[in-house]
Amino acid sequence: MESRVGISVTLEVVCGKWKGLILWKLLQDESLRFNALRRSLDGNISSRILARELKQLMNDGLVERIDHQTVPPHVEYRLSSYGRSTASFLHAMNQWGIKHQEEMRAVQSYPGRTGDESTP
Amino acid sequence: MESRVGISVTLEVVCGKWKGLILWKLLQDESLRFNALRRSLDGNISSRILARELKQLMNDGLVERIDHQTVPPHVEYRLSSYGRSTASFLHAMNQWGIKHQEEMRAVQSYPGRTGDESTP
DNA sequence: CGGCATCCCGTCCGATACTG
DNA sequence: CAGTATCGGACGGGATGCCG
Repeated sequence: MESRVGISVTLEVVCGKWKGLILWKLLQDESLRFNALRRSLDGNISSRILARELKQLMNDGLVERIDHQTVPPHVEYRLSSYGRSTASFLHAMNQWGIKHQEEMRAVQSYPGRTGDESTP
Repeated sequence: MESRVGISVTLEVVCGKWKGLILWKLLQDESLRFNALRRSLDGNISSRILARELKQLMNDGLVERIDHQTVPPHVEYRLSSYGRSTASFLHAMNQWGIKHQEEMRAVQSYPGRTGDESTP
């Protein structure tokens, strides 16, 4: 029954351009409103995309939505206690990503690896 | 300049349905031939996709290709020493993925969360 | 403020067939 | 055995506009 590899499951949850980043921000900031989260994300995520990603994360039980039922609306998003467990691999991914950037820069400085991206 | 979050970089490398799995297999098996790797992957990855993923992983310096220059062809793929460093987060992702499966099963047994997947 | 509706495009992914 | 060529569908992601 262990045919399903954990990696695949995790990738289904955090894959894509934004989900990992959203979880990362919520790990740091504890609680964020929709547009605050939106602006805190690197460049420019459209509200449509952010809403969709948040829905999926909620569906996976990682993110909780607190609607204060006020006018104008005040909605907060935060990680569930279970969502916080993603820190276990997100930290590792972050560390590795930072190192990878440096590695790639170094490699490109010494063009002795494959030098192939110019071969169509 | 630290606007670039490590998570994003890592996701660019590992994201998608197969890349994480491929790295995972190569972490376990040390060296695999094309079709052996292909068959070892969960279900059914087409050779076209596998070839593309391997190219991208090679381009990122994670996978090395050893062509034995024989007829019939004998090509092996293995992780570079740098590629092995992905173990740092792949293990964490695997652990979490396995637990997540159980968690999701438990949640679905107690339909008190959102109970909306039946709404088309 | 916090979304949803629409349109649109590029990429991902799969099946099949074919080559050296 | 180790791929490439071609086709096509599905999905992710972005731009814009509107609504409660």
